[in-house]
Amino acid sequence: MKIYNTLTKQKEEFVPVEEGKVKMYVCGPTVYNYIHIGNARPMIVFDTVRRYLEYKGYDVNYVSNFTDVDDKIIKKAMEEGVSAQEISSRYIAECKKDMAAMNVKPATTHPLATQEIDGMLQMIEELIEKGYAYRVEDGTVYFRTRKFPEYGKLSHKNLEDLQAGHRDIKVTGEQKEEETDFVLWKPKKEGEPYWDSPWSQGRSGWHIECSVMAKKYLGDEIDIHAGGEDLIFPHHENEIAQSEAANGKHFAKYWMHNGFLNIDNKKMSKSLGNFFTVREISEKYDLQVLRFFMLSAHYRSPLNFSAELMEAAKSGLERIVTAAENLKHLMSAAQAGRSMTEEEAAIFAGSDVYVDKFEAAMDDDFNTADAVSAIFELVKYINTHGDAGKSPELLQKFYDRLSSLCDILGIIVERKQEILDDDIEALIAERQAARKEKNFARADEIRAQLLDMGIILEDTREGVKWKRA
RNA sequence: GGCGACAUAGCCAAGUGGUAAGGCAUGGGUCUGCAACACCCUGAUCACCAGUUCAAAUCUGGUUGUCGCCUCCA
Repeated sequence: MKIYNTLTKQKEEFVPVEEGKVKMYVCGPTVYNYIHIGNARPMIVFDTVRRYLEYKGYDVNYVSNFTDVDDKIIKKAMEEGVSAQEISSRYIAECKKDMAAMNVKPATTHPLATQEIDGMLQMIEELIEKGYAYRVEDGTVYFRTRKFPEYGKLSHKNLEDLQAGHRDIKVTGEQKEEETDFVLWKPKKEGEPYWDSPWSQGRSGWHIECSVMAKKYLGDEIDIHAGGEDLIFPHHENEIAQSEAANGKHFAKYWMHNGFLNIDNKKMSKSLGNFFTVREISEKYDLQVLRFFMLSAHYRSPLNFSAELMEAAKSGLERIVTAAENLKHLMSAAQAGRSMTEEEAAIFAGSDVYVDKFEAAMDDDFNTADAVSAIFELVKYINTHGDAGKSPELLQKFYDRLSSLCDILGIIVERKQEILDDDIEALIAERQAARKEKNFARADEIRAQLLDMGIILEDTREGVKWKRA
């Protein structure tokens, strides 16, 4: 299995630090509002990475934080006249709902920044002792980037370039030694939440929290560290500097970054009015569609979001779900108990090639687009070979195969079974009776009526199927 | 200004040396009372130019275009 490593800019064979185990850290959202669909991409992508690693037999320890104290949270709290904690806990709960609807598994641990202040104080102290950090007069503590020679190794920049870039945007009043030095601890402003520390009453910088949480829950050396590509610099670069300076070990073996999600070919932003929350999308689509859409491209490529593309994704997903549903339908009508014939065993073996293709695609840096195409090929194979004359055993095996591949991608193939209202069942029965009498006008009338109620009927040789629109 | 990415059919998207996967949409057909589902058929020489090679979408150089990071935004 190969993973593209941002650190080395190439695909590398995946070898975990500890055999059979994977320690994985994914930077989570700052919770000041409902998550947007841009937040959703890393959640979906790295959840899929996790699922595939688990499929391969690894024991995955997956840690993803919530940043629950930050300027934006504080601002929102002041606007509403409530505490920052109330804001963050509210949106953490909402975020978890969205994650569940996207079929993103809960992390092994979801640490909160505000619960890890002690660890941060400790790491900052250690960095100061080792000369990697310094306090200035106002109580701010900065990381001394010049002291860490490898600074820039992840983003492939050097200090000179960075300083050149910084020159135009110099902020007055800062007392840093270098433009590139970044905040580890900052003093509170009036009305802000704060914690006591040896340097000032205040709160931690953003970068230090991830270093501390990764260390606490996964250890000094982890396998995979992941997040959006915008986090490469400065966030992840700074994490490396902090962790490696403090721990004296390589922080993460593999750095994975997902590409950005754009809206109608433009960067998503509130000012452009092209900003979507996951919650808004869920009003129009099952979030399975959003998940399927995101997996249709390679995770490192930029991905464009639009209504047309969501419609196309919906149709494509429908094709897969329909195939699974047809199998279920055939099984219920098939002669029970009969096992596979030799011929059927050969037919089933003919679908092995799609599993191989799927795994080869996923082994190659989680190429979900290719993996999805393998699923579509399997669907076509099943649609061609899984017909009414086949044994329940073969149909079941087809179903299990399709279902398990989809499950790796987090796609649920089983349509939610809802109980039909008595009225609806009665209408379907009446329509069947009308059809028997060749009263097609009445039959079509009932079908139209059901459609108005959101029920789509399909007549098959094995009886009537229905689904919700 | 510094660093970097990308450019494949109407749309989305794999493929990184040996004559272009898959999906959506379109058109034609089979099946079905009709519809839906499904199946069959239907489409690109890979931005442009030059070069390396027996052979390039795939390597090198250039041109054009789009985008990202350098601003605690995933």
